[in-house]
Amino acid sequence: MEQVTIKDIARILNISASTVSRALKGSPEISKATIELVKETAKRLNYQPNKAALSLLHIKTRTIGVVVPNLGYSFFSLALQGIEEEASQRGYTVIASQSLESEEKEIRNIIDMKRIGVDGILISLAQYSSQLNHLMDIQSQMPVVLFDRVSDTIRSSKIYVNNLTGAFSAVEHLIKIGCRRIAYMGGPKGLLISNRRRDGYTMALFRHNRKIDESLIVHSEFDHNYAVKTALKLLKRKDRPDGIFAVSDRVAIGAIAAAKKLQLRIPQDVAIIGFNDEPIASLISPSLTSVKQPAFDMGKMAAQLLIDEIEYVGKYQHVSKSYPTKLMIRESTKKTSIKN
Amino acid sequence: MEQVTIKDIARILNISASTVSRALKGSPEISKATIELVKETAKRLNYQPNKAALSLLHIKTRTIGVVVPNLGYSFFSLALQGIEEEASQRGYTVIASQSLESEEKEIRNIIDMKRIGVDGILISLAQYSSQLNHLMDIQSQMPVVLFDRVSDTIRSSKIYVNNLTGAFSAVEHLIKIGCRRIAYMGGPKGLLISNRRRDGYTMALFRHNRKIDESLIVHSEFDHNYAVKTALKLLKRKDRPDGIFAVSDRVAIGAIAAAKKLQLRIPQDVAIIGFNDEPIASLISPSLTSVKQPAFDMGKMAAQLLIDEIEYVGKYQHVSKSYPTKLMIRESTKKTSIKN
DNA sequence: AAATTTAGCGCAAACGTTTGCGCTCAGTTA
DNA sequence: TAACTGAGCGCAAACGTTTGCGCTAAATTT
Repeated sequence: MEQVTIKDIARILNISASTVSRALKGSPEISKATIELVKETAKRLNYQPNKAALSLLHIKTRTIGVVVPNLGYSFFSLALQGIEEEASQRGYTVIASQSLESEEKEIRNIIDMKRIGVDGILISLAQYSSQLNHLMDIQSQMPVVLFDRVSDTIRSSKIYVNNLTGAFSAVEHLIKIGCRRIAYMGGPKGLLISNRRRDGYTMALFRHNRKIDESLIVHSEFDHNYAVKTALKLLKRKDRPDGIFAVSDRVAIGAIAAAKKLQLRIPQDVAIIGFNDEPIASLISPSLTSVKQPAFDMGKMAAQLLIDEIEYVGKYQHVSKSYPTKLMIRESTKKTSIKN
Repeated sequence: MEQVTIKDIARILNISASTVSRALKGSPEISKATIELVKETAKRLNYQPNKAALSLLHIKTRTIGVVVPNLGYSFFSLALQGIEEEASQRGYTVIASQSLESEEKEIRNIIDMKRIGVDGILISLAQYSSQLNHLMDIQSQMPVVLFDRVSDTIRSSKIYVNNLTGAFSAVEHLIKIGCRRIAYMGGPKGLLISNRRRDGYTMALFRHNRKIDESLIVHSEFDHNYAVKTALKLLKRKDRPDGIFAVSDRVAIGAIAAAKKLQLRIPQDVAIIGFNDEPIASLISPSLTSVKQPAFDMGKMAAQLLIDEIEYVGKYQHVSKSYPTKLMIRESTKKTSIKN
């Protein structure tokens, strides 16, 4: 029931607590015999060092905190697995929390992590995180690494996906399969990744000498019904698009539902591409072409950078690393007339 | 950079640390004026109590640990949100971790939580957790509540869904819409929830005077391709089933894919029901009828029980609570001839 | 005015661990 | 034999906080 302490071991063996402490670490100052004895007794009593006491001494807890918008999104769930792999290999414990896209909860989570005593924090920002004071604040106390949902105003190591080229290749793919009017269904205005992907969209059209039709750039929420409604509006127009690049798979799936409702054939009448390559993308019908992000690798690398920074002595040099995306081509863009 | 401590405040105000401590709690022993002054200064300096120090004094950390198989499963993700709501309302912090179905990782997670200093643990067991010594062990040190993936050999409060009646109602629904040969696609052999659902399946057939055809009870893995293969085998038989009840939505979606491949119409040729009501269920086409579990409520209640037990003085009486499921009827079982 | 109360605060110990320093005693050297 | 060395261990302080007890001075009672 009660914790076994170093003092207990000391009392039993009739030696001092300091000797026990040193013996457990195999200090050369202690005789082999004592070391043996202490270690044996410790194991027998199932001694576990008290992390609170260690923490009081400013000793690292070998724990890192992770804050993401939603652990249910497969991207974050996968990234977390990457983080855990790296952390585990280097002897660190990971604790995760989700902000559910709320800045307030994000702040609370960070404070909690700090009080629990993590050595550093890995964070992907909530959708509407604007005041980044809490981040600056925590940064003065421990290393922080941003990933995926990063921010330009924060100086730290960053891991993110190359949204621009990812979007570019998606739109280019639509062009190659013969789409002539391509729409972009973005996320909420102001969301960084959404804007970056819009830039990629614009750039692809520009590079292929298409002119930009602003009316084909629309904003949606991530909510399914909202996405369906937005897509319906788009597809009901007389000059409806024959290709849609959506900011996320959820939105793309909304577009698919809208197209079906209007009896449009996918991809013959309208081709659709999503982003994230959620597992659902390959399961729905038609299966959804999507831009895949190396979530696991990104998580692993983010954890690597964070732990490096934690363990680094002296001035650490921040690192920014962007990852390439991969276009997963599926039925929603496979026009049979095109051999691809 | 450095933590602001009570001593800092004491030094600045030229009073003792004990006075600061008491003032912060609004103790009646301290004058109003001093209390004001201290609280003001604390706020100004952004004082945060050091959790490690509190922890050393055997004071509760107001933190609870959650261990689930996979945070990416929508059930656990939702349950976590319920847990967080309850915890937040009662002033608790939640830290989550996933076992990824590995007993070893589950044990590691529990040890980590203990050392971080949680007041109690909420756990849903990994798929193949067999040796439950680690659970008994931790139970001697702090309250533990099991949820969803519970175990009979552990004595603790438990929250779970009524798998048997959930399966029963699903199969009964298939019978009502006119299915004559109903198959059960289970999960890996030995998985408790899978077996419970099989019992519900059997019971429904029995109750409606159908005889049990053992060859219609098959086992699958949760992996999509595996599920498709298993379903194909089932549906290619000359006496193929006209109804399938699957242990999970993932497996059910595999069955849908298989049916489509064989050009079978859903639900006319074969009706399909899944379990869990993942978000994907309503998004695919045909949308999938599924047994919904009240994940959020279950999480909330589990947290409630755990916190009750943490805060209870004296002997706590364990509580077991099972939740009813709800059948979400969608296209995959909507035969047009049946008005339901 | 003397005695008693009480409001308001400080002292010090305790929680579990680490670590610099000092101590003891055996063995070695001169 | 006396002085020295070093192996092996203990003492005590420190980390931040709480809390029982004690202290001082002012306010109240006789």
